[in-house]
Amino acid sequence: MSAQATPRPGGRSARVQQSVHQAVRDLEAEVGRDALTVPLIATRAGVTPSTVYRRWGDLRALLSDVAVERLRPDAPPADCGSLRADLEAWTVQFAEEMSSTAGRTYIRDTLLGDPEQGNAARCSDYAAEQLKAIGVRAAGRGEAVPDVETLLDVVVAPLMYRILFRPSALSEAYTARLVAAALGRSELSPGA
Amino acid sequence: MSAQATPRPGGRSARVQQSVHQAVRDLEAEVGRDALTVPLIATRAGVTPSTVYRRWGDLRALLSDVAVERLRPDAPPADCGSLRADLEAWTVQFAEEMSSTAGRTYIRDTLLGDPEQGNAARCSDYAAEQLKAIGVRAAGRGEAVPDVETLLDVVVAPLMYRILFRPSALSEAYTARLVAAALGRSELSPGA
DNA sequence: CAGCCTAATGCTAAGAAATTGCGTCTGGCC
DNA sequence: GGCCAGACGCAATTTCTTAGCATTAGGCTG
Repeated sequence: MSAQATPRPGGRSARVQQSVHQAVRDLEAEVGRDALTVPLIATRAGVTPSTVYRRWGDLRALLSDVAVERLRPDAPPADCGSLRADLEAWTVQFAEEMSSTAGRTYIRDTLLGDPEQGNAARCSDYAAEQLKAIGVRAAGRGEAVPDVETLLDVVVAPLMYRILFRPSALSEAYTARLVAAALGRSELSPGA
Repeated sequence: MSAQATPRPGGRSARVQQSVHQAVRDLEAEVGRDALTVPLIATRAGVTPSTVYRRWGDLRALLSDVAVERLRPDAPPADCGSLRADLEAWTVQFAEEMSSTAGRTYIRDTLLGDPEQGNAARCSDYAAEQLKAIGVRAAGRGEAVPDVETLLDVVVAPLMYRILFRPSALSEAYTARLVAAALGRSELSPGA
């Protein structure tokens, strides 16, 4: 249903998908997310509503696909010279992006309209890839590197939990504390 | 909008709310959650659809209210004789309930249709209250007790993150490992 | 390169749901 | 016992959703 592959990469299907996604992004900025409807998006994209319903099923699934695209990192994590500095920089940026109004909306849209959790898993994979890149770079410097699973448990999960369930419990110093906790027990690997 | 207090506890408003909530629960079991619509629920509850729209705004907000009620613990945490045993028992039960298909649906419904995050915060408060009760009991035994904030970060958050974003990454041994990690660093208190 | 064949899209209409305005009634409060 | 604010029922309008059918695009084979 969601995140479907494009069977014909260069064909009309791909153009329709791109056009519809772009229409969602445009209209999100123009009329606001809550005013989005399938007929509105379809008209803007130059397709008929039935096409959208057939391809995505419903509005939630379409928004989930668009949202997860927006959560994709657009650049590799910055190189600040050390594992700790890289992790702190990445965590601060991650927390800022995800806790913003737009970020929270994208996360919730991703989680919703996605019964198979495919988009949610992609969202987590993005973070894992970034952390993995930071780890590889630190290992190249000869530093001891915590497991990606550990970082997801100790840094990403608490951040996400607070963003989704306790929006008032986020502070600036908190992210640094999470990174410190992760580095302090880098030898522990809860694993899967 | 959601989780509104009942202005007239014994009056018609209270009866309508109870009736609508019950209709949601009944129909969820009968026709499935995805088949729920406001007119369907309203008819079953013996009210008109406009009443539901006025009280809850839309279907998502109504489902959010019902879902958070279902996530409320129905009993204090079991007393297994020690902090570690209590925590392990509670964590296992929590993980089982939340990772089930129904549990995940309730969580997602709670997060949705709730722009102010009030219901999501209540959901987190439920877990915090349970953990607090376990801690108070353990303190009564003279045991050293980890901070509730620490438990939320180290135990609850990783579980929730995996349930929502990485449903394949949950295992039985994992919950025990989380509890062990929490007890191993009970002196650390990341706090808020 | 020409023709076929699958699959995706456009179109239309019917059915269902969402939204709003207005009148009525309940129930708390003087 | 009467007043008043809030909540509800009713009904009409608008919008969304879904299904059937015709058409077209584009890949594929010969």
